[in-house]
Amino acid sequence: MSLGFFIAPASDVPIFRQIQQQIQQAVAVGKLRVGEQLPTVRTLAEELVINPNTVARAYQELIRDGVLESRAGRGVFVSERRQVFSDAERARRLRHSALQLCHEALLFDAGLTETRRILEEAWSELQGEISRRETSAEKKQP
Amino acid sequence: MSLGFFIAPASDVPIFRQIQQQIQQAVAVGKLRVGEQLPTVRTLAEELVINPNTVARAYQELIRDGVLESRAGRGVFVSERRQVFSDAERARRLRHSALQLCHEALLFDAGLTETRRILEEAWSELQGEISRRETSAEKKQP
Amino acid sequence: MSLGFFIAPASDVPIFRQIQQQIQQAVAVGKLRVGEQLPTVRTLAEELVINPNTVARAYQELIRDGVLESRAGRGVFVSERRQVFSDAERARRLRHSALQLCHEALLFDAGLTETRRILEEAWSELQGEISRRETSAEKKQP
Amino acid sequence: MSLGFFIAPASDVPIFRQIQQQIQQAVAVGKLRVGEQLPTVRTLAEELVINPNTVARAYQELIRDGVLESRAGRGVFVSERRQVFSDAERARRLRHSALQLCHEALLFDAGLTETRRILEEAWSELQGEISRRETSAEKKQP
DNA sequence: GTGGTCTAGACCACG
DNA sequence: GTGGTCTAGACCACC
Repeated sequence: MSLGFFIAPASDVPIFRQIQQQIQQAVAVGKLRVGEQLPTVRTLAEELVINPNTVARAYQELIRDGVLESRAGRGVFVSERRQVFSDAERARRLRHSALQLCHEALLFDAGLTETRRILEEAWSELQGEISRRETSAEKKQP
Repeated sequence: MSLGFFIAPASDVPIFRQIQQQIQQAVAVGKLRVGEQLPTVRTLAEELVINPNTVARAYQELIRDGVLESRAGRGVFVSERRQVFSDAERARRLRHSALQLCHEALLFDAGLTETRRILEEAWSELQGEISRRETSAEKKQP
Repeated sequence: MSLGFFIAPASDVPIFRQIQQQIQQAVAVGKLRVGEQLPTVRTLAEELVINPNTVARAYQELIRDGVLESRAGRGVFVSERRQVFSDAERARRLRHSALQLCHEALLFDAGLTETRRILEEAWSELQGEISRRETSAEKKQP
Repeated sequence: MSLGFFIAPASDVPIFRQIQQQIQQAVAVGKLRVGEQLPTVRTLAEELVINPNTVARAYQELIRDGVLESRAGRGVFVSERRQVFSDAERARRLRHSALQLCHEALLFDAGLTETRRILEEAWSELQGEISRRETSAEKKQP
């Protein structure tokens, strides 16, 4: 099974950080277990159709943070010293993103109803994109 | 009275954009009113302990967006609200902000229902702030 | 091939705006096509013997206007044409340019009839340039 | 009779230069004769509702250029060494302004018909403004 | 006094 | 290699 990573090249968040965050999250919820090996830089780079340097950069940061560890000649693995976001941090960050959207809506004279609709459309769009990618990934390695 | 701007120099978000967002939000919720003068470039730069050019850049962008206007030799003011962007551009920008929220939600394993709830809470919070401000303004000039 | 940009350092018009206008005009008449890459900031700065920041500023403004787009780590390109501004803003800007012409006409004691004639001549000149370019493009890719 | 100067504070051209150009033009076409006295800085500033420094600056530049001369304690007068724009310069500058408008029109997908209409509207607007000012000036000193 | 422009040069982010 | 950000400091334009 694919790890289901996805990247949004047009996002404000740099690609390497998107990857970093998703790996960290996957470790936190147990989708990636302690000691488990990650895809090689080149494999993941090909899967996401991005520059290998970008993947390497994400791994590097996670190694520095103690989430991953590199075993010479064998690859990159989930380290014992993994860390997760606290619930408070999670709530804080989601609230912050929501407020950003609300401010933009205010600026553009959009009401709650319209804003909610736009959110739902963005959500569907994103879900569609993800499932499309998973399908094409399954075709490659069924 | 100070506008209570603050910056986080270590943030991923560039300083000039932090200022820009805070001003835009202050205008959106009515903390800054149409015609009101902003602190001078030099004053705000001193207050935030940053380079005047950085403040100037933030002002510059807001002037281009039609939020502020510069009056030669006198300073920078909140401009009359007018629609600068086309409907397509407006939709593009709102969609972009919504996608940011969706990405954050996906990262934290929040479903659409929870995300929608968070949006609504943020919305109420903002509306509360706005009406509180309007009420206090009516008391001043009834 | 060089794009033939040139600047007049002694002009009242700021350098970055001279560059901006020349690029915008090059795009308008088809001298620069959608998707085409612009000279790098450093290259153009060297060619014009000015500071790279000044070139960057010109690019920056055109990106904000939706004329150019920056692709991270790769360079700056002519972007797909899209309508960024509202009808009101579009009218505002056209009116502004028209007023500039009227002021100049008034200054030189030209009447409306003569001014209109001058406008029509300039228009023909530009159209000629555009169609000449289109013709030569068809020859390349018939 | 008023000299019929007018200024457009919203123009790209600085106010002091607008005044400077109009005086120079008035001298060129004989509306102001050699040896004739100009309004005092304060008078003209009041008439145009602008800062006296701005008028002084315009006079200063014209004195430097030899168009005007200052006679200590008596005022500012049209000098013998006046100069005018050549016909070629006049045509060049009008054509340049017209081209600017055409480029803007191209960018905004406006046709010749629409552009001509916008020019005519701007023209009427300007004429209206001028006659309005003359009327109010006559009221003050009939 | 105000903001606007430009330079020089450093450092960072991204691919 | 690309562009993006920030600083320091100069000079100018305007009121």
